[in-house]
Amino acid sequence: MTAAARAGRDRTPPHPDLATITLQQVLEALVDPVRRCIVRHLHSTGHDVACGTIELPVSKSTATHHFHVLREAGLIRQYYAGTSRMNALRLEEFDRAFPGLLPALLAQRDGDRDA
Amino acid sequence: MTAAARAGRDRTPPHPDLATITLQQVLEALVDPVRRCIVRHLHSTGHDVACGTIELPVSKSTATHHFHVLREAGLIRQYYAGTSRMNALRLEEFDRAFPGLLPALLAQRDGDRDA
DNA sequence: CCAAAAGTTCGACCCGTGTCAAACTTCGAT
DNA sequence: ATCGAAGTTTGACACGGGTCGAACTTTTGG
Repeated sequence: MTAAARAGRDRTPPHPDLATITLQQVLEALVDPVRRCIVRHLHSTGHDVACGTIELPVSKSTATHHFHVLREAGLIRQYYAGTSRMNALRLEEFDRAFPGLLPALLAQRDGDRDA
Repeated sequence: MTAAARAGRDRTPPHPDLATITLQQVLEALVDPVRRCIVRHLHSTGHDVACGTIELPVSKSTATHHFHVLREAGLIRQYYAGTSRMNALRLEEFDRAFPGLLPALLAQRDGDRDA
């Protein structure tokens, strides 16, 4: 039993109910190229993945920020495995709330050069 | 005689080829609630519509800006009819370039309260 | 027990973009 | 020939959001 478990400490961050997510929130989350990169990576490698294993062109603190935004927008689920924070795409759940949106985006080729 | 008259009086603004539009550009265009409001309005009323006939919570100059962004993102076509600038959704064209994206967005209910 | 690994939190900064008012342009009607 | 309607253009401004470094926390490994 870990110290955290003994202390009742829950390191699992809160996850919003997808019914409470607005389209505005989703678009604000997905408009950032770095965050789309994360979503794409999670989608291509079918399995969950730790934050650090995705190479991003930003610092660690910025990456944390992006994961936070994605989680708040209902796009990913996060949980701890040791010191690593794992990330999973909430694919079916999300598609039930916003049908067709994620497929349409993922199908699109997405050169990360900005506008 | 004005320069425009000498040039043949073409007040029609330039429209980008949809093949040159990036996903980034599209998302940046659609992340703004006012611009989504315009797109929705154009979609619900099947026919073309003048800028002024869409009631928006912004000034005229800001509205001009929004229409400009939508046009540059390949979402609308604009042409003059007298003093009125008409707007048409480039629906089929756009859906060929970004299949399913616009349908997925339009199908979504979109309370314009922000995140 | 100590140190390294993996993220998070906390300011701070800065650039983009949405906003408006004012002046201007173009067209249609009178 | 003039006036009003409809947009555009041009600055200017403000706020948000992406960015970073530094300090901190928690867990694992030696």
